[in-house]
Amino acid sequence: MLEIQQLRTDLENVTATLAKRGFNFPAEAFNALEAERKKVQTHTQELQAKRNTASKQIGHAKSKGEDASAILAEVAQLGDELKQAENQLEHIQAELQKILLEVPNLPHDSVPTGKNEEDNKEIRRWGKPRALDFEVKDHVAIGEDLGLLDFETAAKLSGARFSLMTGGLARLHRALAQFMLDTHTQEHGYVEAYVPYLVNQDSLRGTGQLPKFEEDLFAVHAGGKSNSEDNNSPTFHLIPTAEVPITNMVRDEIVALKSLPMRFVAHTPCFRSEAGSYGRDTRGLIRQHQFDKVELVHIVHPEQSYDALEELVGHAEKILQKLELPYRVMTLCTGDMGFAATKTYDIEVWLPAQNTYREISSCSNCEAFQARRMQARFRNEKGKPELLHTLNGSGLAVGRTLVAILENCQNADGSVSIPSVLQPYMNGLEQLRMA
RNA sequence: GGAGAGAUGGCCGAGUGGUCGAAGGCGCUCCCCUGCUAAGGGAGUAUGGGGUUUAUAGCCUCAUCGAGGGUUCGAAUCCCUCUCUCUCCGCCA
Repeated sequence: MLEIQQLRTDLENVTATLAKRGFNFPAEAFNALEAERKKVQTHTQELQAKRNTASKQIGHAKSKGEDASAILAEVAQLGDELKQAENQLEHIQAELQKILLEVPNLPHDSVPTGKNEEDNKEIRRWGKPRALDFEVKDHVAIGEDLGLLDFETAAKLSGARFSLMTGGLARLHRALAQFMLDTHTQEHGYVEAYVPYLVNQDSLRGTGQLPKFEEDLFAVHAGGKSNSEDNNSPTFHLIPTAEVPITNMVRDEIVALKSLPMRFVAHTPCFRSEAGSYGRDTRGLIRQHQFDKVELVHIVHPEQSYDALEELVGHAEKILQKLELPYRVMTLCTGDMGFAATKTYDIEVWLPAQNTYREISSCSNCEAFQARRMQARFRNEKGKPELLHTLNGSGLAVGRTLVAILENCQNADGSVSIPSVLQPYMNGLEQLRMA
């Protein structure tokens, strides 16, 4: 959420900046509502002040045993007018809030202006794609030929965009998550968190998934009843990323200055409906309704958030370096950034079968955008509450990392070499091979 | 699932219709005193919004005592619904 003051005082700039990311801010509607709000709010508060002083006089008079009927009669007339004004004000503020909640964050100055992913800017590459002198298989073929990856059975169990892994592949998947968690906790100073996978709507509003992106989520109701059947059962949503529960840890909190920066890492499944991506990445593990991710979250002093972003990307990159997987780092352009971000780096890993780099991590600074929605603050140097800055990034998407390993480490005979850093997690196993 | 008790400011805790945004204590900040330490004295110390303003200063004002509704001129206090916490029993991983 943007600061409403900024919209009031600097609307032209804000509108122009939002246009860079393809967002059309309804400036006229906003201005009209704002004018109305100011009028109605002032009026409401005047009436409230009048009522308050009169009520105090009544109390005062009664405590002295005096007659208060004159004031009483006078203030009784206020009731209807006040109620009407209050209702009107509430309505206007709800309208304003509705607009505000759907406005994306303002891109940082350093972000290249552009329309879509073609305008993203590569800032560095690491590693060289291995030259493979045999016919390269994609991860689906590799996994299925090994007899360890089974989409057909997954479809029977659940449907499209689910996967079933068994044996060494399932273990490799687990090994990856463990390895990432260990690296981030032991080498990068993160605090490990185990978090709920079902969250309430306040949490999703806090990080920005709601109200705008509800169709991307899976909703869950206790007892299987939807809200229309049973108004009393609260709606939960499956987390689309651990960013939601972790970041919301500080929702409605004022944390101490000395507790900053906070850094958390969590390994969770993530659930996404993938509405609107029909036909994209339908093959394989790239785009699933359920996937595992190791997520990194920083909660920091506003002055430190851009340094923190660089560190965060570095931590994610470190995983790929240890796995010896070639990648490149991209700065997303204004048109390709997510809703809450001011600046985002994507890490793209090399996938030989697709002969291209594919996103495996996305690291964003949200500045105070989420903190404002969450009322997540810290007590600053002057002792005053101030909004925190929040950052999040994948470190990394486990399923996609598995894809990268299968494809980059495949051998001519159909086996897959296990990266040496993972072997200790695999009981020393060096290769996945056909049984 | 059954029975009961709760939810108040950074923390503890008083407050059952009227100058209560909230006593008291602890903590914290500033000042004074004390040649160290300990102790003592004084002042201050919630958050969000709006108006005014060059101003995140000041001033005025509104809201907020778990959340949402209601009664009332007036609600932390009364009524209703919900959420959460705790205790006991049952069940369960």
